[in-house]
Amino acid sequence: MKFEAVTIKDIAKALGLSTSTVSRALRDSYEISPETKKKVLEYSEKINYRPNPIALSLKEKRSRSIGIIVCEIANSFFSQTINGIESIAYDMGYNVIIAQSHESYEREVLNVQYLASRSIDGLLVSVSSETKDLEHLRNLHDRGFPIVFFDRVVDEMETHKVIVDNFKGAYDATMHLVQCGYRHIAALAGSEYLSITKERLGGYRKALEDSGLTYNENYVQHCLHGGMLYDEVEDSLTALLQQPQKPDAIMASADKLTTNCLRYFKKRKIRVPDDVALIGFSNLDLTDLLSPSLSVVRQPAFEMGQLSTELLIHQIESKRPVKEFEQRILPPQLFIRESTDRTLVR
Amino acid sequence: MKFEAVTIKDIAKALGLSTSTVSRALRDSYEISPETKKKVLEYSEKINYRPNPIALSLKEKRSRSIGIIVCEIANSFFSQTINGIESIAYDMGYNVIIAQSHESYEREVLNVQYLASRSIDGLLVSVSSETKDLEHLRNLHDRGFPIVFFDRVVDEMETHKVIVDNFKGAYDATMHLVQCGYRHIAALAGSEYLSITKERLGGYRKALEDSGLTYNENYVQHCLHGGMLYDEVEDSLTALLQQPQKPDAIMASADKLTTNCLRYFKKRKIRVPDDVALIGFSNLDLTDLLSPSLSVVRQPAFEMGQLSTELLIHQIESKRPVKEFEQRILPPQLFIRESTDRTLVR
DNA sequence: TTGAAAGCGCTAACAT
DNA sequence: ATGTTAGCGCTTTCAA
Repeated sequence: MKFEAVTIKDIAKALGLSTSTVSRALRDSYEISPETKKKVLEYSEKINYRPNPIALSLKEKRSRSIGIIVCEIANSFFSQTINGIESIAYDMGYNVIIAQSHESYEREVLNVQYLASRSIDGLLVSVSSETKDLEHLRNLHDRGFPIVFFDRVVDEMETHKVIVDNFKGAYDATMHLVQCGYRHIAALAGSEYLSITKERLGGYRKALEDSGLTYNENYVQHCLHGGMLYDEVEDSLTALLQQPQKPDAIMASADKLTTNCLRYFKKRKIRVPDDVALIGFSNLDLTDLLSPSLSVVRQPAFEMGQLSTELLIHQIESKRPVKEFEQRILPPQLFIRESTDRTLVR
Repeated sequence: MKFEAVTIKDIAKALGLSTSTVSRALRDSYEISPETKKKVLEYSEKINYRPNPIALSLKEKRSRSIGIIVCEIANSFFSQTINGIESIAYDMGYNVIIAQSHESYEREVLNVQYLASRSIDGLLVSVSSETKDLEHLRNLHDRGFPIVFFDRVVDEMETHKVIVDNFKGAYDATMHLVQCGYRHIAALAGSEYLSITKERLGGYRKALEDSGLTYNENYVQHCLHGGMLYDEVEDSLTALLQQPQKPDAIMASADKLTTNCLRYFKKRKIRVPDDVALIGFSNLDLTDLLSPSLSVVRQPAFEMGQLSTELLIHQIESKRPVKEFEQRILPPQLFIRESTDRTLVR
């Protein structure tokens, strides 16, 4: 069952005018007489005429929609980012089409192809954990297709990028642990391929060095799926806790890593922070209600979404090829709670 | 900067054929000779030709995209539902365009109009807390536009609907409280306008009656924004706790209501379940990590999304007007944890 | 087996 | 001030 909408032709026929006159009247062209305009406007109001955006798209060779690719929308950071993206996109008259990679490289490639073939005008991307090869994106980018990376960016491509200061976030978190007296600080990190992982581990390492603590490779564990699967977190933590010198604190570098850590500790009846302290990157707005409440590094997700979208739409609407790309770095925020600070525990 | 794609015309020119021959060759028409087909296929493969979906849409008068309107994607129930929706939609070759009402009637109306004017083929709707007037939807529906309601449905419109058995969910939750020995059970509910609110309160009331407890109007509080605003939850709980006979248990009927309840209790140092027990509807996958861990009624969100989408696309693709509408009711699931069961508390 | 032409809804250059 | 026409990319009669 198709849904037949009113067209400009219907209006023209009804009023005994040509379609171009109607078209011009609707766009308030100076060439059209006030009376005709009035007639047209009133009639199209009456029959609730809406221009067909598909016809417009075909004509203008643009769809006024942008694509988003993220690993998972059921992740606070990304759902907040998407809120930011939508707030700007809708203001600027763009639709947003969301696709999820579920941390799979293959699904990311399929989604990119799918979206690109659905004539979107630009793409906002946060790559999957598995992504090493960037051909699927570079291909588009080389042909002048607007792409903006956010959060999980890639060095190999010259485009706009919006990230948080991951180095600082991890540095501050680790420093906080040091200041609380922890000396054997391990890191639970996401996929090695991701920019955010490298940056966060960089901050972690620097904080240790600045504190006169030795960086120990065995204290760093990676989870390819960023903690999405409980099992990978379990394996990593088990490995960490089997070290000759057990860690007394953990810095987890992603949302799901952090919460799955807590789940692991709870299962094993490992007390936090008494047996081991925990701080992690997280944008959950329930971290204060967890048991224990979680110390976290929080990213300005909404703002990141807004900023990325502004950059993208700006590029889409630019008259000539954009050659100068910006990298915007936003500040993370540290929240100290019970999971690292004994004095806060009830 | 526009992104110029390859068209059928380019192929035709390059191979010295007409566009119609190319078109037919690409769709493997029986009229085209094997050699021509081969040539066309190979060349279009080589230059990476993709048909322009906008041109197709204009021709076919359908866009192969569907719209979703929910209050908030940063809500576990809805993000899980959207996952279900997308999984089916993508399989069936449809794009999904998401819009959020943020529980505002006005934004819901604007979004419906926006989406409808963007030539989507159908709409999946879960109405906002504020929605009483349905003109914006009825208008479309009357003109034969496919709409499927899920979760928050409306009686006044004859369409496909997918819901959970809210009555049973609330009944079971309340019964569980009774069995745990609570006798003064209050209900914290969402907007009075919502179907889910009425159904859940119905189950609550019936459970009380079946247990020989009296239903007390003063034990029921409504939050217009479904707990999205902490303040409304605070006001409602304060009112409940000021009753002559303080409630000893609370049944919260929505995700944010439940977690904001917990936040309130935590702030006021009210012990759960010792001072007051708490059970609520929630699809968070962290309820086991909260303090105390939360007893919840969980909805099969993913399945609801899948089912709604199947019904919608089925209606979209149906050759003749659909007159028979289905109402699918899925079972909720009860999870008992510390917030209602003292024996589970460590 | 292939090509020419019309049409989907709309706009804009080109008449009148 | 209004109408005619062509064209955006594609499919599909109709002709050859």
